[in-house]
Amino acid sequence: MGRVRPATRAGDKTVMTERFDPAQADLRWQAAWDQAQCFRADDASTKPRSYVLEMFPYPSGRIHIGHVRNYTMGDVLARYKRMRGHEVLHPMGWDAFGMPAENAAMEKGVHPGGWTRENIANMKAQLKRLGFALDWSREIATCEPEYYGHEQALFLDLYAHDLVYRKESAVNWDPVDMTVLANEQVIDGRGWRSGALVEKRKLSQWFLKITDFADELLEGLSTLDKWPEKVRVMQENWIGKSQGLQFAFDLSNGDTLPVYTTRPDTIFGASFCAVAADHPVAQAVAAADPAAAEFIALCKQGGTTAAELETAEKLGFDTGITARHPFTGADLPVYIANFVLMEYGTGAIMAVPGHDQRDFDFATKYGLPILRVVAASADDAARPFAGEAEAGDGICVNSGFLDGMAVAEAKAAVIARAEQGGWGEGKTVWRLRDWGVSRQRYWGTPIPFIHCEICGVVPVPKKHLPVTLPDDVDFATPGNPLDRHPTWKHVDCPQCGHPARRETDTLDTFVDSSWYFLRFASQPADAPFDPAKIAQWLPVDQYIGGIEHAILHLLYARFWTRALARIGKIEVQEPFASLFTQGMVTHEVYSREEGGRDVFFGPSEIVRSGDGATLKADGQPVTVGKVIKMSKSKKNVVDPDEIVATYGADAIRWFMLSDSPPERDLPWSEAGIEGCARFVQRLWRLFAQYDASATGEDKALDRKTHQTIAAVAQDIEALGFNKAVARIYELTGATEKAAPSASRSAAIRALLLLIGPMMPHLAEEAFAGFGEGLVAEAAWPDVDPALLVDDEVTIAVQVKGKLRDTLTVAKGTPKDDLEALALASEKVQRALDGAPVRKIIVVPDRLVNLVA
RNA sequence: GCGGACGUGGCGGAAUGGUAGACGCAGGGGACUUAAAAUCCCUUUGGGUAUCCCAGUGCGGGUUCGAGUCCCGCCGUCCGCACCA
Repeated sequence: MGRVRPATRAGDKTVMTERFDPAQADLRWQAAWDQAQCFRADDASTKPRSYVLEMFPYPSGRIHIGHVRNYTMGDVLARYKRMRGHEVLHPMGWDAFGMPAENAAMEKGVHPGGWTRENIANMKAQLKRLGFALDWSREIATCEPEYYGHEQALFLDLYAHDLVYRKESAVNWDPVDMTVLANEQVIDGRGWRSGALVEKRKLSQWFLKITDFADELLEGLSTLDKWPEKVRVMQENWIGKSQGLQFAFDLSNGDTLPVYTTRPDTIFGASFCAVAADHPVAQAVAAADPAAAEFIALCKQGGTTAAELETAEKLGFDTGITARHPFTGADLPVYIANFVLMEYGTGAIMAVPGHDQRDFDFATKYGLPILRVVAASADDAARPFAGEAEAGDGICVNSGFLDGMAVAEAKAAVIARAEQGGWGEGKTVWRLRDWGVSRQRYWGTPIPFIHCEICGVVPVPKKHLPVTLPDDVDFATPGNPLDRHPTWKHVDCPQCGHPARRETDTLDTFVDSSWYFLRFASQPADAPFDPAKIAQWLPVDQYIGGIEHAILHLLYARFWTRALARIGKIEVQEPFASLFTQGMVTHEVYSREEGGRDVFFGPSEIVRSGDGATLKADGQPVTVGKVIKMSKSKKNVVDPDEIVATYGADAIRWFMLSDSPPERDLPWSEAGIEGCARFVQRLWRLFAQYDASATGEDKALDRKTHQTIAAVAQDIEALGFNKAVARIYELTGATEKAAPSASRSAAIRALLLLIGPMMPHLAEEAFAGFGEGLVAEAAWPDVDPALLVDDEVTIAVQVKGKLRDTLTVAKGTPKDDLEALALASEKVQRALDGAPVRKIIVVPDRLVNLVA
């Protein structure tokens, strides 16, 4: 077998060393790809296009292992598509605005911009070190005016089309830090940083009219057949469409009480009304009755966590007011109830205890009537309730003119009556609220408006964009640095020229990530994008990211795309044709209780043995906890840089793809990464045996090779990387065992190309040794369909469904022959034990089942 | 409570209704070596009266010649949402 002489540079042959040295090879090939500009997407290309995108990272400073998994998957797909002759757009950028930069500024006295840009440089180097096939010429950082200036222009466009407005809205205000907090920054009612009690404050805030798109966004979900069902369901629930009847009760005190119900069909079963504690009716009653005021105060004390809500008892206060039933004329008592929410519907309900569990619980507690108005049939009308409400479908009973109607029919009938009578109307209610985008923060996109005492709120003229952030800001005192900047906000009104002041709110960073995938397709200096290029590249063919963005980011991006389409900027309606949400990387947690609290240790501080583990530092045991998502606070993290330094980029990439299905969690293990590194060397040894001049045919190996090529291609297209990996192991084993031949050399060459997208550095190094060009520019190996089918098959022989023997026969052996062969089997005869065969089932090329 | 996903060896997991446990990790045994590393080979679901047989894919039923896979009912784990009227 001819020994091939590998290369230091593409094309140059040198001697293949004993071991593959990732430390040198990784950098060499990364430089070679850069130099050849392999991964630049060509807008002018006539090839079929693929847009592969992973969710861009927040530049925290370090890549974590979750990024490595995410970007490796996208990279394999991008490299594979390129080998299949596609023009691939695979870009990368930075979601670079946000709070951590300001926190760093406050804690370390560094400027958010400097801190962010330094982090970007570090992380970019880390990504390069992993060998990702990215088009860096299209890199975006959202914190640069070249990006956010265009965002301001788009914001003004939406404003011009009435999709942006201002309104008073309650925010979480931290009185110590003098800042607005996001909901997740409020912990047990206190600011996460200051610990101060958070107040609800009314501030004038900017909103985007996402509710205008509620129906579109909901309907659009049905077109996203390449999205996970799970994500579609989550968005559907989030949008929360419900259809029902809104009508008003006449109250005994002369007022009216508007209520909303999705079950107008049960209106004859209403036995009381209930209002929220902060409902105007409740407030009015409380003003005159201290007992009511006390009850309202009690309601507000109640916790709001899921567990508390689940166990919370239904409590009510009888206001003494009654409501007149629109059909029966009955007087229904009006309660203040702790389970009614002011934020939903009208803050008041008609309660139908028989067919709503909450109402049932409440009625049981306060001895209110529980009426049956829906039953399985008319004969069932008097059946008592078995301790719980019946919310299901059925026929209306005890319901006057509705009797005998099905639920759906009755809903329509009641709405029709209400609309005819003018006392109510059919109404669709959405859970989705308009998107509040104001943040009282420095490190974000300035909202391009000016407040003028004469002209009111005036948009910044587009020719004055971008409105850039001032660099000289002070983080020593709490509050919004833009607001207290000495000069920045003072400008003249663009309309009347009088002194005015800039808007000092900045945009929610979710706005930045709502259109970055459009900017990747084209980056004109004078416009956010070129619509023609968007038409070329969008929608993204494969979007990959974490499930944590199932709702907010993915919904906002869908909204923003549809909004731009509605105002005529682009044509595409849905930005992401196919979505994949990858699982997390997990590791067990090591801890020890010290002084009443858990102290955590990282995997590198631990020696693992059998069931237990000890701390390297003192040799004493530590507690081995659950396998959970890697997180800094639990210290169960590994540093990708260290892994790359020890094992090379290809080993960590291979690990990310192996074993676990990509949508599931991947448990990190030291043994696993070592196994991957061993496999890299094992392939290297096999590649070294490549001999282009070998002769002789090995038909079985040829088949295996071609079957593997076809299967791996299918697996990659379906993102089934773990299966592709398993097949590659199989072909590796078969090739190693085979005797030298042309077939064996072909198998080795095919293997090299198959691992090209997964272990690109190893592939390049070996390919150069073969005297060929760059794998990055090579074609995926062809498949000979004739070799995909075996000419010999193994047939299972069952007796009464139990396996008794196997037969190796030529493919396509006729049914009768198979029967005869099966009956001739000694094992089969023994299993039959003389019993007569009643029936024979033959599945050609698969099995024979003898039924005795 | 509602919705969704999942449940297969010691572990991660394969398996168009047709030979369960491919492939990897870990374990056991062996070869090579003065020794180690590296590498290679064998072995590993459980139980038996062991060239063979029985049981076995969370539990209980069912459909089928045949079920990890389909249907019904449970149990458990994880995720999301939630007094949404």
